[in-house]
Amino acid sequence: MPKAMLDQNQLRMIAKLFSVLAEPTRLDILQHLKKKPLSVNQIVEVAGAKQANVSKQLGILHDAGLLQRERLGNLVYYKIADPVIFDLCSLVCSKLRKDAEIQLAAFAKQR
Amino acid sequence: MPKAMLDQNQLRMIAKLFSVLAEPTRLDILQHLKKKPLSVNQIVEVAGAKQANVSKQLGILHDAGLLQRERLGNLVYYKIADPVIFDLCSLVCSKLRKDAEIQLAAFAKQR
DNA sequence: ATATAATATTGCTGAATAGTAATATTGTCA
DNA sequence: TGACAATATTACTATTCAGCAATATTATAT
Repeated sequence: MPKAMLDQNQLRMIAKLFSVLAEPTRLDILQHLKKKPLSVNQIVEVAGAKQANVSKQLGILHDAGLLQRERLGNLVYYKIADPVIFDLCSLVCSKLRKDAEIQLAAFAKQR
Repeated sequence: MPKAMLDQNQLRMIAKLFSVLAEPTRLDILQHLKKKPLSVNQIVEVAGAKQANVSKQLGILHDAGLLQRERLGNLVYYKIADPVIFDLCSLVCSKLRKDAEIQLAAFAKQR
């Protein structure tokens, strides 16, 4: 655990990683890949986005090191490279859920 | 723990939260607020950014529910509203550190 | 009241980027 | 070889937004 402050370079890297996770389409792709690897076409079908866009976002996720690519004949399969992203999303999800509960409780009390 | 898929709305909310964390200046502000609450001017001094920009970024962090605001006389103090963001940053940091170690090991072996 | 300090807001510019249509690339099969 | 399917790339548009200078607001103090 680092107690020291992060420098500008480290902050930029962290921000970059967060920014890759800051797009609904990419998050959707990630959650579909959580179960098992999928080909581009399969992702296009489940993610409800155009092929060009899916390919582009897969490239971004791959460049960020979040996805692994494997070519099998005519198909290209993508899979999660580092499951830590699910921990990240879990944290965010529980935070949002907790916030929503607080909102709800406040609203209920007020009536 | 939710096993169900997240819908478009939930994905948008998660992406929004990540996007707030996807800027080096905001991350820098957060890490400075980790120790104790600070006034805007104090943040301007430590964060090395213009006053207008700091104020703007503080507003964004506050609107996202990550910071609490308290006015004390002439000064406005900001403090962390939900420490979960540090868990998030810790996760990202250890991932990046791990990746860097792997890179280093690969490079060392290659020589 | 008026001056001054702290903070917020406004209007702007430049850079980044999601999504798209069209096209290019890569691999398979006949 | 040529046709076809899967994937990637290109060129473009529209949107978003960080950072800035200037100005507005809010509170203190004299």
